Amino acid sequence: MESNKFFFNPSTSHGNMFFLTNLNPVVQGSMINMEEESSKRRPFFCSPDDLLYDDVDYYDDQTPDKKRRLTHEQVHLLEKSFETENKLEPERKTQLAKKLGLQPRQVSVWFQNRRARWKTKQLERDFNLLKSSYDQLLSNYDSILKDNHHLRSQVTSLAGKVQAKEETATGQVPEPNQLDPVNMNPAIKTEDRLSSGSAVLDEDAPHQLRDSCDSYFPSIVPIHHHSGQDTNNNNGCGNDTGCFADVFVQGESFGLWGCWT
DNA sequence: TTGTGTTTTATTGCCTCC
DNA sequence: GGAGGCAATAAAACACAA
Repeated sequence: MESNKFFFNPSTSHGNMFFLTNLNPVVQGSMINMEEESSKRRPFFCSPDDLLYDDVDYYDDQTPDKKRRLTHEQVHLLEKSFETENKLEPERKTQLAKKLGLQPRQVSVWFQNRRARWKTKQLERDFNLLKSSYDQLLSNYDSILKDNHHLRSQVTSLAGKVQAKEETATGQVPEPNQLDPVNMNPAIKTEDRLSSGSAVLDEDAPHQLRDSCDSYFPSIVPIHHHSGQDTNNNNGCGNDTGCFADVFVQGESFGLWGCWT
């Protein structure tokens, strides 16, 4: 960029910058002046007292063709003003500029840049929020997937037992597809297959079922206590699938709550 | 002291609104 | 069409490690 950027540029679309954007009337500094000036550099972080003491000197000694930072006092006031309203109406701009001893253009530029910084930060915050929500959903999804797998293997195992029981009862060798739990004997109702009221479930593998289910879904323990005729009993879950559904709904809801709170 | 990365101030060009 | 906002960018000022 050209060295005269602090002077009025007629080509600019914001033609309200008529003269030096910085106030200092001290005129062009030589290379020597610039070197002297660099030795006067104010540390970026210093106490407010230091600033109050040396701000004037700092500003008076700077050459006008150099970009210079606002004092902490100025920034503090601008920040306070930004807090109350992040947009700048013309009247407030003029007032602030007067109060701070800056060009109105400088004030509006500061607000512009401040809004940009705020937006960047906000995007960062939003990103982190979304990321943690995503992570939580992912972990919920994984655990549901595990549960699903576990329940499927239980169904397979229990179906095998039912099949064996039928075999011994009828003395028949089952068709090959009857061994497939998915294509089990259609004569057996779904409720009967899953019902814990079955003697097979209660006597042959009660421990296995109880243990495994307790560890995964403590909330559906009643499933093991109701009999076949309680299938529609409201004291239990109403029905077995209802119990499972509740658990899944719970799991999902938890994920969503965790997501947005 | 110097090289490098970050922050701040300022410009430019485009867009929208009145 | 002018004013003001925003995104992209330049460049000075500053921090900090080597």
